[in-house]
Amino acid sequence: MKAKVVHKGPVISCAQKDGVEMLRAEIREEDPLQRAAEHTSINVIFFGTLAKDFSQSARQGDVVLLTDFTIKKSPSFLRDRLHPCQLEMDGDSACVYAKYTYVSLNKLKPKTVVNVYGVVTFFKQPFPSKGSDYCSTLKITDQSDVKVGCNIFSKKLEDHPVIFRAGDIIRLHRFKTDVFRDSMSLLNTYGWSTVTFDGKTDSPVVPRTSSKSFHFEESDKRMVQELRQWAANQSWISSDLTVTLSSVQPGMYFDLTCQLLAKAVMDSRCILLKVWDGTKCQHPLLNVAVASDALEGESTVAKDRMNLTANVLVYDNHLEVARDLKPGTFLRFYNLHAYLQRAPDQLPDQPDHLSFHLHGGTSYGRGLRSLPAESPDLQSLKSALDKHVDLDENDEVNDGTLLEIWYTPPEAVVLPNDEETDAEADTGPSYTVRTCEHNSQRLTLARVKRSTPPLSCHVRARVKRYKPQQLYQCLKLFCSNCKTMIDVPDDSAVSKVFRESAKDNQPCDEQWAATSSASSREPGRTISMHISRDMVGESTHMQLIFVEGTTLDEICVLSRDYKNLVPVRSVNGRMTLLDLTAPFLFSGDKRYYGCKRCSLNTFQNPVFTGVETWDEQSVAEALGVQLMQYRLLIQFELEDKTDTLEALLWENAEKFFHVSAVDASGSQDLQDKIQTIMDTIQPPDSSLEEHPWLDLCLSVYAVKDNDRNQVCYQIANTEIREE
DNA sequence: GCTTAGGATTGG
Repeated sequence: MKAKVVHKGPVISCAQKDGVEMLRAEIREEDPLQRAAEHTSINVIFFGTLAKDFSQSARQGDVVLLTDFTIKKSPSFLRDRLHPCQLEMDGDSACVYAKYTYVSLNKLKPKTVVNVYGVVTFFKQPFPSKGSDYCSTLKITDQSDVKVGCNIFSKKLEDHPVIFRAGDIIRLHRFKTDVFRDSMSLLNTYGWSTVTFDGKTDSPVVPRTSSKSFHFEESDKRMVQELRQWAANQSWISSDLTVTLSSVQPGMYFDLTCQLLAKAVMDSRCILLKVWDGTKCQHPLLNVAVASDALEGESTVAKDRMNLTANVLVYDNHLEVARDLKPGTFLRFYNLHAYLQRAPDQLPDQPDHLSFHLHGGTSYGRGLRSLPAESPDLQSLKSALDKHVDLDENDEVNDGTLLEIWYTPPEAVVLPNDEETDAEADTGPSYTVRTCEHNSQRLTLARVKRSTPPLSCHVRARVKRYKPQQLYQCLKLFCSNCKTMIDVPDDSAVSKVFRESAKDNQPCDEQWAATSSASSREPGRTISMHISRDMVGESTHMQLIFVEGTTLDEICVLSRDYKNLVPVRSVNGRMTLLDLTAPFLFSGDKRYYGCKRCSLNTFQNPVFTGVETWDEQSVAEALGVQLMQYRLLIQFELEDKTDTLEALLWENAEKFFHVSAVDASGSQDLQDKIQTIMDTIQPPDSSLEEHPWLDLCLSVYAVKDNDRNQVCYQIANTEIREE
């Protein structure tokens, strides 16, 4: 039997049936043709759990289907004149179905209770009303193309419809119609419920509701699919383009689907949400500095550096939702406002940064909500995030990795194409001058840190500190073959090698050499000098002399008078180079070292012909020694108003100081010059404000270190300004 | 079993 519920009584206890619960309802024939007939209403008695269920779920006005009832004589017929019979719903097989009929939105009559289906064209997340409840405001439409406003009031947030975006489909049960401003509107009324569905035609029809019980059957699925199909051909829904961080433009109000990385309470009216969607913003993103102990969630430093982190300031009424979000949650902002903002510490000629504000109020549906991780809307977001799995925050620079950079010379610097920007020339005084020809953008250090290598850029910064503080340690020996870098051995180590070699030394006797010997002051130690017989009579005569049995001091004295001195020792009468801890060549003020790893030591049969002028390179070649180069290496801790940054002075060091490393190795004057420059850049016992500004060209590049990319900064194309 | 809101940008 199909009929409308016209009356529903309370659940009472039946004394005649051992106190079992029962409920009386009156139902009436729905068919209009039957209405004129007699006895179109009849009583139904529900027993047991059926009574309770009916009481809870059925409402006056509902259409219900009853099956497997028993027809009994009505004991109240004489009194109510309703029907001589009544229907009794009892036992396992009796069943009652609610029969929902859905009204097209253009057929709504005022002041009626209806069920409708619609596509959501506008919605606001629930907000506190001025009364006692939260209010959801939405607008829906259907195939009739009529738009109907709808308000839903409920104290419980979880009872409100779960709408993720315009285009979602919603089913409303038991909503009361009324006229407002010449249009029909809907308001939830007793026993109301809502169910929503994703609006995409190809996604599965999965009802979203928090209702304890709701009816959902094949006919519902059909309704949803028909509405989806219709909506797909409507321009207002198909124009719904998704905005990502990579496509957002200044001034936009837009919806952002993203993942929460970290959050911090700024004040009583503002929460900062650090989010990302895996896409890189075209504009530099504003970073909002927060003390790390005030931040809940992971550090975003690596993502900041790659311009992946959006800092969203969430205000006022949205705090209630934002407060409860946990880092890692997927969420969507509605009507998020992006605009360019000047960072408080930003230099004048820098581009403005993109900031994000979820302003107070609910205009235009402004708000935010978390999205379930399995939401079909998250598929593209998740695949974008997956592309950054290597972005482990453990990559953050720490002291250990800094040390490694310090002792491991970086690989060749990759200079990218110049950024086509038109930065203004610097006006303030700088102790340095850039010599590069490119016109790269000038960036703050904070911005440099967020950039993605490789990159060439300009910065203006002061040197806060530098390493090594003992400047003589900045002079290094570098093997261009195996990239080994070592400190220049100190005199005590070198002099020890000489003493060991001179001990119990018998002059060596080589066929290729002419030798002269003399006794030293110490008994038993003979000093010998050898010249290649090949060279005798040539112009190179006396250019290259092999010295045996001297101390370090003695060979230094000798080197005042002879151009190239190679210290040697005798092993079983054969001439051999000293341990390569010692220089293999003394040349005037300079000492040259060989690489222990790469030197072949072909000294056994040296060839000394065909050389016009002997220098360290030709000597090294003749002896089978891999010559090590002198290099300068200093690490600057740069600072500007935005950040600090450790930058190496390495490839460009000699140009920077206008000093050659090898010359400095033998010249106190040049070493003093470097010291003077450093004392100007970073005056001893001075505050940072007293340090001069430096205009610097910076190379940002990645170095593979234990299979991990380490970002390095090197000062390039920059020189000291010498008056 | 009343009332709430009834779309329409903050101004940080």
